[in-house]
This record gives sequence, structure tokens and C-alpha cells, in this order.
Amino acid sequence: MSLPQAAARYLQVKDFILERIAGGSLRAGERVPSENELTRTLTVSRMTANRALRELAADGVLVRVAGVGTFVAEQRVHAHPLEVRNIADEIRARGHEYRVKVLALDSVSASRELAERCGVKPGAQLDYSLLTHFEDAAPLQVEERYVNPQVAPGYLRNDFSRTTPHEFLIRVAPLQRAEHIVRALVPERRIRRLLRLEAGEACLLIMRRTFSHGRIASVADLYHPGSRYELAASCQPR
Amino acid sequence: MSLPQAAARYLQVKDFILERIAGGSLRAGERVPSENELTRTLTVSRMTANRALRELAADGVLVRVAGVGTFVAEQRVHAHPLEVRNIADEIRARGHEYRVKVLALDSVSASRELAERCGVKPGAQLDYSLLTHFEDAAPLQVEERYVNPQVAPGYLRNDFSRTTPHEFLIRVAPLQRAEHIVRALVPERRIRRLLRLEAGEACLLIMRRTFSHGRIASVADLYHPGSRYELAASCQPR
DNA sequence: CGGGACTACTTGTCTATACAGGTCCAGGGT
DNA sequence: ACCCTGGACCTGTATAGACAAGTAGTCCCG
Repeated sequence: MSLPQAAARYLQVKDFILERIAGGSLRAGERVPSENELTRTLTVSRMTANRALRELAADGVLVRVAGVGTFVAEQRVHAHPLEVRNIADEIRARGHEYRVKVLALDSVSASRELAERCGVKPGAQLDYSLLTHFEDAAPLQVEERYVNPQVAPGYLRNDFSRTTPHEFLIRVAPLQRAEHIVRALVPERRIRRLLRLEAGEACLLIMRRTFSHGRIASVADLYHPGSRYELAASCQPR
Repeated sequence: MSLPQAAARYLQVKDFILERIAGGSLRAGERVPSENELTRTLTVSRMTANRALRELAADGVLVRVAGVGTFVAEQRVHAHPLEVRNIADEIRARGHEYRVKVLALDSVSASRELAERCGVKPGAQLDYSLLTHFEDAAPLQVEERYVNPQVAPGYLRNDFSRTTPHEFLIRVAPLQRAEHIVRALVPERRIRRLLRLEAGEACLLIMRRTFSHGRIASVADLYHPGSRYELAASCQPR
């Protein structure tokens, strides 16, 4: 272990653009520097600038038009898409009492696997929380969450008895996109005990990644008791 | 407007790999040709081969290990729950063989509970089917479906080895809306055996109702093995 | 027999250069 | 007034060459 390896240059170029978008000096629809301009101002080859812009375009952060230029994509920022809901609101909407128990709250160093999921470099600091959300007396969700402090700073300073992680995140990091993977499993013992499940009971795991400013703001594993929770979705074909 | 523009070479390389995966000559976990081998056999530059493999890795098709090689990723099954898709297409898109087994096909009289779910009067006739969909040799979905013949007539006359229920329904009853409820459970014995699950294994149940002409066309319970199936959803708020 | 150096091969990155094709605008000819 | 033609600039792709770093096997030396 020594000198922190300098990040790849194409990653530096991506960060250069992303920081300008996050900082507000590049707004949706505005033009970003062309490959040739980046070549000059950042002293990289055009191929390197090309790769940075191409990957950002593949991620939906930028839009490129041959012969014209590269522009910041219109990000539809929406406080509350149907699929990403606040569990406290859900519970209260059913007329029940919402309560949360904070089991862990910490800053951790990302393992390689975690770093990959969160889109950061291995070893980067991430805010970590482990909460159980209760509906009346029964646990309804175990939420294990990692937050990128670069994208959503101040996560650990929250009082989660008053603000849910979800509320904090939509305030600090406007939600651009969310990815979900849903899985059914019989959980390990730790989760089973937190959800107070019988041995052999199934649980529903929702793995969620939320994006803000083209970067991953937060990664969460949400465990629900299979017997008391279901996911509803309604869709209309376009 | 003719002369089919030759596809970009890096796309040709991607196709070369994808075809070999689809065709079965490259299986999960197996090694794919190195960049240098592709350079020789396909007469492209290493950068072009690199781009092809890198993009396939970004898509999750391949896994690359520096110093070792590039391998076909273990594909975890993915689907988009918010879209209603055809499971046969999904399986074939992964380059696997699709097969279906018809376990029951009948006309039944709706119980009170079923009638409520289907939006018909108790005692009304409903078409019923029970199918198992296979990916190669492994069952991927048990589909238990009730169809309202008033909305989608002729369901029972289908040859389901050639037309999936989904294909029939979208042809006969234009899809207007779909409702999904997703649940995790350890299934009853009947489902467990059809999915060839171990005792105590979890499965993912998707209960789907599709609407056509403002009426419920079909109600389906779709059971998937929890160990081999997951739902993926990406949502962009609009 | 064990360990370390060496080697061959891999991915990962970076650069300079090249050409093709799209877009836009200005300027000149009709 | 209209067209259309060049040039400037953009993205998109392709190549050859280079160096770094990771991995695994071999082979030699102690």
C-alpha cells in the first residue's frame, strides 16, 4: 500500500463533467466541451475524451449528436416516482403507527464488491446504515443502505427517528433514476431474526440503486417478510 | 436508400461473441478468445476487440479478469416486471431453448373468490390453463391462468406448444393495462414439485391481471424459482 | 524439496493519427 | 432572391504502438 493510484484519465474526464453537472455550472440541455476542447484543456488525447463522453452518453447522462455536439441530457427530476416510495408514508396511510430502530450507523470503507455496486473506487468511504422499520409492533422492512457521501453528503448526521433515509435522499440528491432487482429467498439468520421470521419463511428482497446527477447516490437492500408484504405495480403500455 | 451500410467492426466482434453464446458453442463460465486472438482471427486491431469485449462486460454478458482472461458471465435470469413480456422470447433472447409443458387445459366454473379476482359473477365459465415453461431442461415458470372467454374468446383452442398464452392474449385482447403483485413465499408442494425445488426453497410469485377494453381479460399466477429468477426494473421518473 | 525469479500471456489504459460522415454557416455565383 | 458549394467543426470509428499491472506456470538455485 502506498501512493493512491491515480485514477484513469478517462475517469478523471468523466468526473470533470459530472462535477460540473452536479455543481450546476452545466445544466440540462447545455452543451459540454467537445472532444477537441477537452483534448486541449485537460491535456488528454481525443480517444480518451471520446471514451469518457461515450460512456456518459451510454449512461444517459449526456446526449451526443454527430456533427453537432454533446449535451447534458434532460434529467426528469421527480420527487416521488411511483416505485420509490417512503415506507413511513405507506404505513401511516394504512392507519398504523410507524416506528424505526437504528441498528447501525457508520462510515465504512468499500470492499471491492461493494465498490462495484456503488460505482466508487475500492476503499472509498461510504455511509452505512442498518435500520428496521416497524408497522405497529411488527417489523416490515430491514433496510441496509450504503450512501455515497460525494453525491449525498450529510447522511450520517440525520436523526432517522424523524427523517427516513428516503426523505433525506430525495431532498439532498434529486432522484434521476432507480434500478430495482427483486428476489425471493429464505434469508440468513441475521435478517430472519430482525424480521422475526419463523425458520424457513420466505422474504422478499428488493435491491435498489438510486441515481442522481448521473451517479449512484445510494444502494439499498430492502428485506420484507414474505408473509406480510407484497409489491404492487400497475403499468400501462405506451 | 439501399447499400446496407456495413456494421461497425466492433459491433461485428460483439455479434461474433454473442452468436457463439446463443449458439451454445460458448457456455457460461467458459473462456472467450482473448483480445490478441480476436485481433488475429478477425483481423481487427486490438483496440477494436477491446471495445467489443469491454462493452459486453459492461452489459454483464462477459466477465473480465485482468491477467487471466475473459469469460462468459453466469447469467442470472432477468425480466422486466413492469412490462408484460413473453417468456418464450426472454428465454430465446438468452440463447436457450424454450419448451412448454401443458399440465391442464379446461373450462371451469368460477368460485366466489376467483370470480371476484376476475371481475365476473360467481359461477361464470372461465378458461383455465396450467403450464410449465422450461429454459433448456430447467423449469423457469409455472403459469396458472384464468381467461375470461367473454373478453378473449378461443383461448382453449390454442396449441400452446406454438403460441404462448401471452402471444394469444395480446393478439385477441389488446393490452390496456396490467396490474402486478409480487410476493415471496415457500410454495406448497404442488408448485414445489413442478418447479423442482428443494424443500424450503423460496419462490417468487407474480400475480398479474391484464385488462382489455376496460375488463379483466386474464388473471395469472406466475411462480418462479427464487434461486434462478429475479425481476429487474429500471424506472425513470417522468 | 521449497521458494523465488523469470517468462509468457492477459487485461487496462493512453496516445497519435487517420478517415468517414453529419451539421451548420458563410460566401459566392446564378 | 435563391441555391449550392466549401470550409470548419463535430462525432464515430479504426489502427498501430506503447507501457502498466495482474496472473500463472516454469525453471533454476539454494
